[in-house]
Amino acid sequence: MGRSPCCEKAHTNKGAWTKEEDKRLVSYIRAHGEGCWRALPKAAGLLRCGKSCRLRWINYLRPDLKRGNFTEEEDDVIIKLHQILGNKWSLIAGRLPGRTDNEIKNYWNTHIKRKLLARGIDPKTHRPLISGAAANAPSSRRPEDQLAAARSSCSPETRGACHSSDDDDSASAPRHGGIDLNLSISPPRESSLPTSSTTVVEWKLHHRP
DNA sequence: AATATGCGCAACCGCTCCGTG
DNA sequence: ACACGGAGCGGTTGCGCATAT
Repeated sequence: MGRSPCCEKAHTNKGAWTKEEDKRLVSYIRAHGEGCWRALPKAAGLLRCGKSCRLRWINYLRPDLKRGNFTEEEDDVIIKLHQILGNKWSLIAGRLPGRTDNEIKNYWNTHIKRKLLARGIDPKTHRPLISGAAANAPSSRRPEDQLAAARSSCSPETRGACHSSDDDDSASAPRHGGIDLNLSISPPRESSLPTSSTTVVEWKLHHRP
């Protein structure tokens, strides 16, 4: 029993999208706009499940996507937002125009996690790793490695992000270049969201468009 | 030059949320 | 008030490419 499948798996393609499929999806959405994803594949003549179409559009085909490497500034923003929001990738993405939740999630898992660990910061809690842990964990790497890692992520312009999250920098200047980091966020539901004891951030989440 | 290993990204899966009847 | 269906989200997987041996 259980839930009915979101689509007829027997008649749907899986795996990488072909150029032809991309073309069909894009031209359909251009003509009709985003709408009922469940019905879209059939209407667009695609042998895909609606979910798959939605994902492909949002993460890859949307015209307003930025693509390309993340800047130090964006790194910084992601780290700060993650400190406040946790793994709410879609909310974080909402603050970074042209970036998608999937992209940010991947970037976090592949780059930023490591970056924080190299700085001796626990990527989950954003607190300094306790000395013991810091001693064995990734940061037990040779000091010169740590230094290199830290340097690579701490350009003079972005030094703001290069100290422990316990420092109360977010309260003083919550702005990073063009990206407004002034998180006046009103919690979606009650106050279940973590308010860092050290970060004075009043937050208001603008719901996504 | 061939093979092994690691990394990054795109895509899938399953759960939760939310709107509607 | 409840049940149902669709959309959205976060976690995870798998493939292809790059680098190391």
